[in-house]
Amino acid sequence: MSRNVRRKPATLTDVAATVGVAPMTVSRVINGNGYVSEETREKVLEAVKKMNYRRNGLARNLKRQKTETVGLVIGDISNPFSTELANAVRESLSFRGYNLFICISEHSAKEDIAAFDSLVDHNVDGLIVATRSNEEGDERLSEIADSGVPIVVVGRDFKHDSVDAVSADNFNGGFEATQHLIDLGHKRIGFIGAGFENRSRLKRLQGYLAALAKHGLSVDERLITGRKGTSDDVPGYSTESIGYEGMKRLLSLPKRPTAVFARNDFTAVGAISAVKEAGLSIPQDIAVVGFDDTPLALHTMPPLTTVRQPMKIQGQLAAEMLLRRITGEVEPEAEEKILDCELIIRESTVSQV
Amino acid sequence: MSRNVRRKPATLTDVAATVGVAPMTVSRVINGNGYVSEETREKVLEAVKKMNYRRNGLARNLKRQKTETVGLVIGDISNPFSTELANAVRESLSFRGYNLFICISEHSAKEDIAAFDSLVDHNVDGLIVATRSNEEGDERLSEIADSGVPIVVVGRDFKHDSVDAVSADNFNGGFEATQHLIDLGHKRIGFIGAGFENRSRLKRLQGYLAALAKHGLSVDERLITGRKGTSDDVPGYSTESIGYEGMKRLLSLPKRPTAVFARNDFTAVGAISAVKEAGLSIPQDIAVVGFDDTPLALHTMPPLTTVRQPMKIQGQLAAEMLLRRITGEVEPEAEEKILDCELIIRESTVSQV
DNA sequence: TGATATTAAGTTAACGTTAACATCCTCTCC
DNA sequence: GGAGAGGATGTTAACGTTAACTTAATATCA
Repeated sequence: MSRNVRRKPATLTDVAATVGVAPMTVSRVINGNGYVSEETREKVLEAVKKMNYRRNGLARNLKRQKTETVGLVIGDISNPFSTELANAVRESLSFRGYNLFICISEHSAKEDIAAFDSLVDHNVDGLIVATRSNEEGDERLSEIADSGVPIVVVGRDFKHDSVDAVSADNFNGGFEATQHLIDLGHKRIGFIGAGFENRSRLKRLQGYLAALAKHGLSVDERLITGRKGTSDDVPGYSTESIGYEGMKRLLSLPKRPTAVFARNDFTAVGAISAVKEAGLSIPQDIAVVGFDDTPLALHTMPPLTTVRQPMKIQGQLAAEMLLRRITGEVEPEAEEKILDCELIIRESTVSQV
Repeated sequence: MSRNVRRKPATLTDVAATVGVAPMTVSRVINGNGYVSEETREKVLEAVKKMNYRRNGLARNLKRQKTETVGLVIGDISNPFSTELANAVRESLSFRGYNLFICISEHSAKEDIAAFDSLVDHNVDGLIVATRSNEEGDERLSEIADSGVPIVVVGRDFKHDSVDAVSADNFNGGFEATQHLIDLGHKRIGFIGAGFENRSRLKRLQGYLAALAKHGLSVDERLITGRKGTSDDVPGYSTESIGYEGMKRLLSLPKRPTAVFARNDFTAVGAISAVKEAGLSIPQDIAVVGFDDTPLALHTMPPLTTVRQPMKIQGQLAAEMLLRRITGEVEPEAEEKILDCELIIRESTVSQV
């Protein structure tokens, strides 16, 4: 009907002027608090409808000094890890009346910072960060924490005296995965997804090394293989190619491993492809263990033995800890929660009877 | 060091007072515009650092009347469809300096509305909506569009004279998938994932029906099966169980189909499980086609023939169309773009030679 | 040498709300 | 019938910024 000119949206004051009342009266109608006569309320609501009035959240939140919104920053969104976390966080928050804004940062410091800033700029009441850590990003995060924004980090290194942390016990998960292979009699066990030089950062690799050590198995650095030449931090699905290449390299060794522990399920999937391509069978020739128990793990051939980390609980915990800080219920020292992982044994390590 | 009391954050005015200049001068330093002497700039920056000053985005955006932020509402976040879309949108936007806030709404009208409202409350400059449509949600979306917020919908019905739409050609995709099966000689072809009664809403089902019609094959309603008793709109992964149950139902028919077209890849995966469980082989006994070409499709046994829809392009287009509306470059009639799908033939329909 | 830029500030008035307080009117109830 | 309670408004002053304008000092040039 009416020409759709992009007119300026009506404000609360406009509505008030139209109805012939004070802005405050309109505000009371909109927010449903304070005394307003039925007659006035109706007139106001009518005008609101007619004028397509929508309240301006910026002004509102500016005045109220809170947004009831939490920001979540995740890296690779296509990783089931992230999506399960996001869902759990959202659910816990919505239960308490908080909204969730999610920002994606594809594993670059620049984008991390952009995401942090844009969320903080919108005055989110708190921040949950689940990206991989990097120096510049962490620096900005520290500043934000310093400025008083409540923060919880998930599955990620970060030290700050007012920032809580939640993570899975990646060390122990890696340990158990490796132990499982050792228990099956394997002596030459490879690790795919990161080079030996990353051992200080990567808990799963540390767990692997610890399990070998505990059982008196020597560490063969040639059996630990990541992507050569570059950083090992790449988005989820693309680690599949790392797994594939890594496995090829392991298979070409003079004495190849009889089992491999892959850094995550995607890597494991890539490794499986390489094994099949070489005409070898799983688990008879090579046993494979993954990590994360993504939906993929059920559908590989054979189904993948993997380590499940409790994403849902991590999300819930993160949300709860953050809300506690936001509402100021407690003002404790930074807290760190580490949650147990669970080994899920499937046919990529043990043939079905 | 200092007790970490949650003090009120410093404002621009606080900084100005500390340095002994006007607030405007501090603003100029922060935003890097206007003239400021090197000496003053340094003093201000020093104070900014010392006081942990962060600008208040609410106030800033309120004054500037824009946020350079776009909101994206998606349903099931664990669906690769959504995540690919989100990534493409984010990339296109960040290229133009816009931020992206993502809200998840798990397929409920209440959550749709909550997501729309929370984004609009934060005065996003525009909205991209990719949830399944529902009556109440659409009503609110109309109101928001009426109030002048630029909106683009993706892969979803919605009619409004200022709302653009992008989608894949689901009808044609469904048609080609079915045609492919017909070309292979199949005459009894099932559809899994929605009941016959949903045909008016579901383009993929319409394509299936059209292909049958074109080749003179009769429609057997018993071969079209969804989840019984409930709505067919469920989150991605859980359609796996629908596929499983649906296939079981089809297999128990007196005269079972020789091929099925599943509404999406998850449904197809469930169907495959049921076929295997029945001791039948794919594609010899039953051929299976999916839809979406999710990463899963490559890893099923056998790999899944499926229809790929160009998610990345849909995301890019949506972002571009929205930005055009936001910047007011054009104020056209609502535009609708429908993008071609591509049939990807794998071994779930054609045995490898 | 005056006229005109340029640089470096400061001042004012919003942006659209709402908390806090003030005002006035109408009932109750002892 | 006067005190007190409650209902229905209005007024004022922020929330923290910045656009637009003003002022004033210094530099530049014909």
